[in-house]
Amino acid sequence: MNDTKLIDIASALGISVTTVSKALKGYTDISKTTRAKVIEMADKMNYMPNSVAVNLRTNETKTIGVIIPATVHHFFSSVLNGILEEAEKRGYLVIILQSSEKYELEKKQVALLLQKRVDGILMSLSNETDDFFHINEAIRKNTPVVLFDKIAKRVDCSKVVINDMKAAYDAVTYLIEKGFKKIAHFRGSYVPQNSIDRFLGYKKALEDHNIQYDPSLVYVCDHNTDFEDGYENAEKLMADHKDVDAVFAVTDLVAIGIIKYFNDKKIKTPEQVAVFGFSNWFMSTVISPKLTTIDQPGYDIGYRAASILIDEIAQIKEHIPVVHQIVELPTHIIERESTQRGI
Amino acid sequence: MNDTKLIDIASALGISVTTVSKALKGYTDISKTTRAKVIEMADKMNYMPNSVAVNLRTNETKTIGVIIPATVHHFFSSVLNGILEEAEKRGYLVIILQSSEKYELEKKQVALLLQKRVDGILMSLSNETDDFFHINEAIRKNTPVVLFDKIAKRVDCSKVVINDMKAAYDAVTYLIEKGFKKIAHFRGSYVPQNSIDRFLGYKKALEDHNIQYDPSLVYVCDHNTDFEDGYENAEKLMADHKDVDAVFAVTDLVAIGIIKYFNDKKIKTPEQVAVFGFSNWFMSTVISPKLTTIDQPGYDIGYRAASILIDEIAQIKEHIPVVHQIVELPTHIIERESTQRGI
DNA sequence: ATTATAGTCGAAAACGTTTTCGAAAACACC
DNA sequence: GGTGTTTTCGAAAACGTTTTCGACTATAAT
Repeated sequence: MNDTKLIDIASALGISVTTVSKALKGYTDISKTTRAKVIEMADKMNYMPNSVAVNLRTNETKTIGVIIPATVHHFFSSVLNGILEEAEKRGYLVIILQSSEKYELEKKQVALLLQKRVDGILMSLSNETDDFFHINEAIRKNTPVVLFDKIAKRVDCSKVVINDMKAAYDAVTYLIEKGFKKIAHFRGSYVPQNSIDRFLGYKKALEDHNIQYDPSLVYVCDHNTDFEDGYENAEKLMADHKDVDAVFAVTDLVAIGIIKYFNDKKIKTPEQVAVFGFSNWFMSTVISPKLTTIDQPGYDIGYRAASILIDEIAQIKEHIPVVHQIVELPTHIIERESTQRGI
Repeated sequence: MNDTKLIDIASALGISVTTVSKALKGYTDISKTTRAKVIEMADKMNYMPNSVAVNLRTNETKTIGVIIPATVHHFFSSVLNGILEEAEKRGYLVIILQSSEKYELEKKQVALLLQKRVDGILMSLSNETDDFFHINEAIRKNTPVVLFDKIAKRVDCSKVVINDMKAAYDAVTYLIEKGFKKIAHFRGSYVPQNSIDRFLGYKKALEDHNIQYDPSLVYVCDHNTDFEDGYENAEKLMADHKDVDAVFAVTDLVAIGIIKYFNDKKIKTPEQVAVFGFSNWFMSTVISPKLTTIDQPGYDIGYRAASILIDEIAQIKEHIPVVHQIVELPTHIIERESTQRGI
């Protein structure tokens, strides 16, 4: 209530607010003695600048906005963690919004953040998003945007991603080199680019190693809330192709569903069928056998994206022309039990 | 850049900013015709109010701050989810900060949020926090605070919690009634009240059912990053007490460590030793056998806390005296395989 | 015609800062 | 004592709104 402001310090000291402000901000045209007095009084009165007033005057809020499709998701939690740490380090606050995979909500939220005058926006696109007017609008207003994970290639801004296609390619190549011949793929839905890219990586790896691509070995797992999807499709797979010897899953979650089915039906993993996941979620070490998977560096993605965004904010402020970066973070294979060939 | 503001609309229409502002806010002393013209022009010029200016003038930011010890944690993700949804519904933005279990950071972050003039603060205390000056300072400044999960009883504000002691009591009682006789407890560290309360619930359940409490059956798991802790202590437990027939773990994570050890050593769960977890994390259905546990309603905690906070913000604004609530959310037992007695 | 009333509008102050610019005082130099 | 320089300070404008209060016009009532 009784918040002390500049004028309180000023009148307590019998000087002007201008002088108080300058003293606190270290202007050199204030004598050492008055500066000392001001600082002491500010301290005594427990002065804290009103950020809202500062923001209005300086036209910056030291705040960035983050829009993600979901928070309860191990990947996005780690991204968030990376963002929060980098923002803290650089003196920025972060406002979080979740679009829940809805385009309309995402659009509204971008507008909200612009009204709030955030200094920049970090976002991972919803699955529904297929026009980018709202993003371009932010950029046009000089509010830099950095896209991560689920990005749009056509938007002219910085991006932080992994190479889903290459990661999938590496995974399938690993399986092939391990000697697996008939490799199925449990893909994600047709919408997000990630699942398309992982599928393409799968296909290309087969072709590059002279294995005929067989569409009937590809199953779609498109409701990604639990592992039932993987479980049910594993059942179909074993009915269709008794001789399959490996599965590359679009996600650890579906991989776990597969393993659960195999465990229930006493189908030996990896002896009869190997399983390869994607993302390295925490639970991939909980399941038995432990899951071989691709490490998806959520924390790094978050902190790199935040770092680039804050850099761009600074550049815009200094009127330095900003050049957008496309950062592709490396992934690597985490080899565990689910793909280890006996002996 | 070329953000349109009230004065742009005003001069385009040859009227005053006052009239424009009033027209947009639905004041009744503006004629229908000019209101229509203003709205049309505002729309045409894509007007969006500058929140910072509005905030300064109205002295409210429609923003709440959240301080949690960690984000990458299934429980806090769900809490966050609840907070975000309720805040969205009520028209509030959310600033997230993580204290990383550090008292000094937590203190700094409260100060930051107060500077930012958030309308209220939601927080779960760090393990280090044992003085509450920073929280009381916020309350004194008329910024309501709602504590959740890790709370301080001595602070005079609303709180949203589960009854850890009762939940633990129920869990152990369930085990006793199932016929288990020698029940060990893997407790958390001595610091957070939650782990103390769960321990007390364990102890009281034993005593109320005439089972002698044996301190040597209690093991401390205090580095909660992975399940190694549970694994290692399970080894000790089986060396010390070959005839133990059940374990109540402070957390699903340590419960999973225990089960992993039992699986490795071919100790049958639940036939030889039953395992009971706490929190109902996602992975508790991934492990085999599936884990019996206590449902900790993270989403509900988050949305209730946010709801109460926003109510209090409104009450303070209307000068209605606010009466603090202590909400205790019910928990219940999720019975799965790890405690099912044979047949 | 006068007064009362309702309907419209705008000037100006306010929110709490930051920053420009000029002024006053103090000092130096000849 | 005049001129130039440095040091120290403060008045005032600005950021973009909201809201109070008074003013003006047009209509209604007497």
